[in-house]
Amino acid sequence: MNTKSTRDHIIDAADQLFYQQGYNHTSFADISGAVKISRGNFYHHFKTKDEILGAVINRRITNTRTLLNSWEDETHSPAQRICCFVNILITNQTKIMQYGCPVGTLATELTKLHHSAQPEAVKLFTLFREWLSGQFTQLGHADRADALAMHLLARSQGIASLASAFQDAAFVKQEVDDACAWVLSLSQEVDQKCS
Amino acid sequence: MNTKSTRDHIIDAADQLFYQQGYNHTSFADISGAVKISRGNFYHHFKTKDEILGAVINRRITNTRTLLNSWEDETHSPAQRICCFVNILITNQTKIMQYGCPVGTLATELTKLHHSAQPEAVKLFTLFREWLSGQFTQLGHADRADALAMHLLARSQGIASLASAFQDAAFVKQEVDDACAWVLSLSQEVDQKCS
DNA sequence: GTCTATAGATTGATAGAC
DNA sequence: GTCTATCAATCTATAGAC
Repeated sequence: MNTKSTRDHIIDAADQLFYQQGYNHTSFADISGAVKISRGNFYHHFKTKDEILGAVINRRITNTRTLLNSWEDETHSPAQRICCFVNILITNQTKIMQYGCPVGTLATELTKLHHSAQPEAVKLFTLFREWLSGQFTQLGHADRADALAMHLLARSQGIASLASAFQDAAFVKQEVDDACAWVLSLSQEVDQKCS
Repeated sequence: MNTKSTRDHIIDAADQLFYQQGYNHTSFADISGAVKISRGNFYHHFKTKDEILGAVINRRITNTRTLLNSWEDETHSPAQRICCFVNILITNQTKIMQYGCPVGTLATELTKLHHSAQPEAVKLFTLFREWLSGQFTQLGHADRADALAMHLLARSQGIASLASAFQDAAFVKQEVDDACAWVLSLSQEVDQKCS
């Protein structure tokens, strides 16, 4: 299946560059340079920069759905699944220390630019939010599942933010362990009530 | 004292615009337009955009030092002082929901741009980090004061990030209360050991 | 110190040949 | 589908008159 279309290559390159350099700072020349096509050809596939952004966000939404489903398939307990989420910070540590969280940094940038695609970018957050909320419900905290989801989402955002500012891998490890322990404590809380 | 120099006015305007629009997206025309001076006059005061950025960061560092000192003067217990820090999220809620945290968003942007002033921007984080670390030491947690400082810094960053993404004031209130309760629990932990 | 005028590069975007 | 050539706007930055 090495038949990726030029359009797909453009989205690939734009996805990476938007993450690494930011949306605003990435020019058509940057993207067409990375794909090794002319700027003219570029406009055959995407009329405006916003159009590429939309395609990139849609791709990220699809990829996120796939990721969440894979966690659903590979693990058995909700606590394990939530820890899968927290562990993205370890899995993607190198990139996160260089460029921050791809979801958070894009949303922040689009908010500042008053960009019309901001709500679309926030959908990526919502995907994680609703999924986490579902896991916390399964964990036995249906009454405050959404608040717990937002709390964990905020913690992971904070860890990513400081990780990229201070370039501190030990801090990430510490905070991830801390967050997983917190998830476990929420799980045991329910066990105690049942016993 | 209404004798603010043009230079000061430029730094004022740049400070606000860098926060609201981001550094990269703010042009000389934006700044000179806000100060109502010509672009030519502008260059009399600052030769390059990086020079303005340096001045803005220096001003923010000075302002942060003043803020931290005021907390030191106005409150009596370290737990109270730490809660002063957490409460910035309430005090500046409107702006944070619009533009995020001024410290975090600038550091993130400069990191992505590989900008030479990134370490200077991170100094703003370090100021809070060291101050918080000192407060946690006074609270009786000298052994892990820096880790606690980083933890709280990360939490506030995460809250600011999600606040601007979701525009959710109730979430900010909830998380701030949560964080203050956490600080209080750390304070009582020590009281119990002493009694 | 403030202004106008302008250079030189880069930007997003278009037209049209192959 | 891919290319070259080009436009109009905007950007950082400079020169020089007042």
